[in-house]
Amino acid sequence: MSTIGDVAKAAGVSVATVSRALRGVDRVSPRTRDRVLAAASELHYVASPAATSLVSGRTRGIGVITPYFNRWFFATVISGIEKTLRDEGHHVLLCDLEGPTFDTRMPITQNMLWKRADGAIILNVPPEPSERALLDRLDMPVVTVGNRQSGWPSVRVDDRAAMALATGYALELGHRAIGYAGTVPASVTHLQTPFDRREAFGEVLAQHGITCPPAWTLECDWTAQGAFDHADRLFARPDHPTCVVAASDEMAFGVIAAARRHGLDVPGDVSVIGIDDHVHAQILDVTTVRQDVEAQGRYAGELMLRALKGEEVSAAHDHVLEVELVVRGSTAPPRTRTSGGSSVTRLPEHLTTTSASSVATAPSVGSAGALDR
Amino acid sequence: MSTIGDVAKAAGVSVATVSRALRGVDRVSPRTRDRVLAAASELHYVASPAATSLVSGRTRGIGVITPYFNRWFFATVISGIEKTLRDEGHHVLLCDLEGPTFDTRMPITQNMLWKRADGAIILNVPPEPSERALLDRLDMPVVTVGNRQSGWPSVRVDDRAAMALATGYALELGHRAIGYAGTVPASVTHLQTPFDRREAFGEVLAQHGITCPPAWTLECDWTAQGAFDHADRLFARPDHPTCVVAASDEMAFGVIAAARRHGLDVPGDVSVIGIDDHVHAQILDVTTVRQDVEAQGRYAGELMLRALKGEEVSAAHDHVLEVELVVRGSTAPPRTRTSGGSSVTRLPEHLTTTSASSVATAPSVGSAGALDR
DNA sequence: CTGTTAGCGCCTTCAA
DNA sequence: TTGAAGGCGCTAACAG
Repeated sequence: MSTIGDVAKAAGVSVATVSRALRGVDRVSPRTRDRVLAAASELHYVASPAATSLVSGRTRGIGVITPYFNRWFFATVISGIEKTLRDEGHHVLLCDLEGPTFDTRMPITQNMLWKRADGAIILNVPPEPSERALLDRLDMPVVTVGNRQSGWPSVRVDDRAAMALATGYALELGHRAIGYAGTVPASVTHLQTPFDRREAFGEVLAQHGITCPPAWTLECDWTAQGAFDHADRLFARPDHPTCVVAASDEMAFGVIAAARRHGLDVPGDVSVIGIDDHVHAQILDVTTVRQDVEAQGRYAGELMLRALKGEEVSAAHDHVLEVELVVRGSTAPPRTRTSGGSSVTRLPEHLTTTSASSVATAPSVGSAGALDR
Repeated sequence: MSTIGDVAKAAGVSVATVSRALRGVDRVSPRTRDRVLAAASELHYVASPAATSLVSGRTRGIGVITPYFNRWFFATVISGIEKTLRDEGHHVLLCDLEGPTFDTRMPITQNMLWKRADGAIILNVPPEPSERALLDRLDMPVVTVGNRQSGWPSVRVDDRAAMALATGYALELGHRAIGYAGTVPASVTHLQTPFDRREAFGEVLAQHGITCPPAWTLECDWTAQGAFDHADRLFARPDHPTCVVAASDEMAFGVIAAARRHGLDVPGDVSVIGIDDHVHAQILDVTTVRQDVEAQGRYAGELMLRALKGEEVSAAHDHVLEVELVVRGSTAPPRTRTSGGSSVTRLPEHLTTTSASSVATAPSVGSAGALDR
């Protein structure tokens, strides 16, 4: 492949002129510029990024640091980032932090960013102190998506508000026996969203004098399969909630599948609500709290581009996208009366002591709706 | 950030010695080596990839060219690639070809590969002639995933065999009125899989003297939502198949959802079978043909690594992974008799003229099982 | 074993 | 408007 020298020779000018003509900066006479352009395209010339980067100090690459990219949310954010950056001639360097298990992650390392990226976009993972120090030392623009990190601009939804919306809707429907899917093992300290959502869930319930017992709280890996496995055990119990709030749609899918596998009707016997508006949530008819995931990626890309152009993108910048409740067929009010009257689920103890007596006395039926699969 | 010169100064040696010590090549006295290592880590030194690349000609980056990043199959392949490359210190350069619509794609451009990548892995998209010429001109190792391209080694499953397995199973169950989801608009010429699968489907049917009428052939964008929309129209017809073979699990999800939305029981009234073993196929209880998607990515990554090491990875190399039928709850034999006898679907004309009379006389019921949602 | 030096391909002064 | 030359950070001969 040809170098700038080849083009210079072919066009009969110096390399400096080629450089100037090709980048369109400085003044170059139209005639020589055309000659250069012709020679360059003739030779399929493209400037070596390595050489350009060596002298300019910029790489036109943006490191995108993600805990997983094999999952819908992250792949969608990254897709939004990539399209935005591509339009400006930048590209994405994938930095997948995924470790051997859900509980572990790889550290952000210097050699995946140093002189290789002009900036970094961090998805949903609060950096550890050493990583924080590294990023500061690297002195490149950083944008976070999904979490607010002090010192950096961010793009996100309000996880607590989203969960409050979901939980609020469950209460509004009249549910008082509410389970939760989406806590994570204590070892997972690198993800903020699971904590925020769980906390908001607990708070909203508490405001109504309700608590969700541990047996109804499903700890899982935030996959549909993981949620299914845990929900499977939940629905095998003699008592189960009339509604399960899942911290993500994918987990909601798993919970719904488990309920049906146990002969429960959704939403007749159990309502399920998720968060995200996953690409499959509509056809699976899952009530959810919608967030525009790709837009978060696009917006993060734009912020990065602006920072790269030298524009001041303040750390105070905190773009919080709206979320919206989308009611679909996976939720309904709890049954106020059992159809047969025989198989009334025993009310869990914690519910009998709350103030929400008006509805808490209407537990679900454990075995109706067995036809629905 | 520090350069090799800073380290040399700090260790009291020349830059050449630093370079040698750090890379562990050539002979360096243990004592000076330790001094260099200490100085380097003290200064957080990491060699500039640009400078290294400029002189060595290698970037340690591999371009991964994909028609979509945002879909399960591709994200999973890429995940496998990335993990494999990362272990050897290489990284992935994302080249997402996705254009504004399903029908269009961006071309593979020279400036996303030239001097930026040491090799390219192409996912499921046969390059156009000009792209082919570019890749040849770039003279870098290329591995294809999902399709066989002459001149390059490949990793894939046999799409035709996979579809034959799915279709064969439908026939084995006794279905003769079989629909298909997964043809693509004529403008989509850059994806091979849709064609291979459709062709194999038609051939297997033909071997049994059956054809699938156009009205039962759903052309869509290979998303669950797209399949849902088309299947929605299919199930609104007075006649509909007793089984739908979908060219991907995601489309199968959409078909199943549409069937249920029309009050049809799956598999009672309609069987649905997919291909892929998508991460949600198990909980959604979808019969499918399993392929190990991440393994294809891993294997492609290994091939690339071997080629990069100078090993001869012949273009004749064609690694075809096994596929496997996974029978789940979305399929069953067709009903041989209507329960009520009232709402018999009119037999589509093409079926009355085939030789498959023994089963073709047992069409599905259009309105039973309305309880299943 | 270690230091010196010449590029890798490009951009950027500084002169002309 | 154009050319010559220095240098970005590093590696690879070649000396010593």
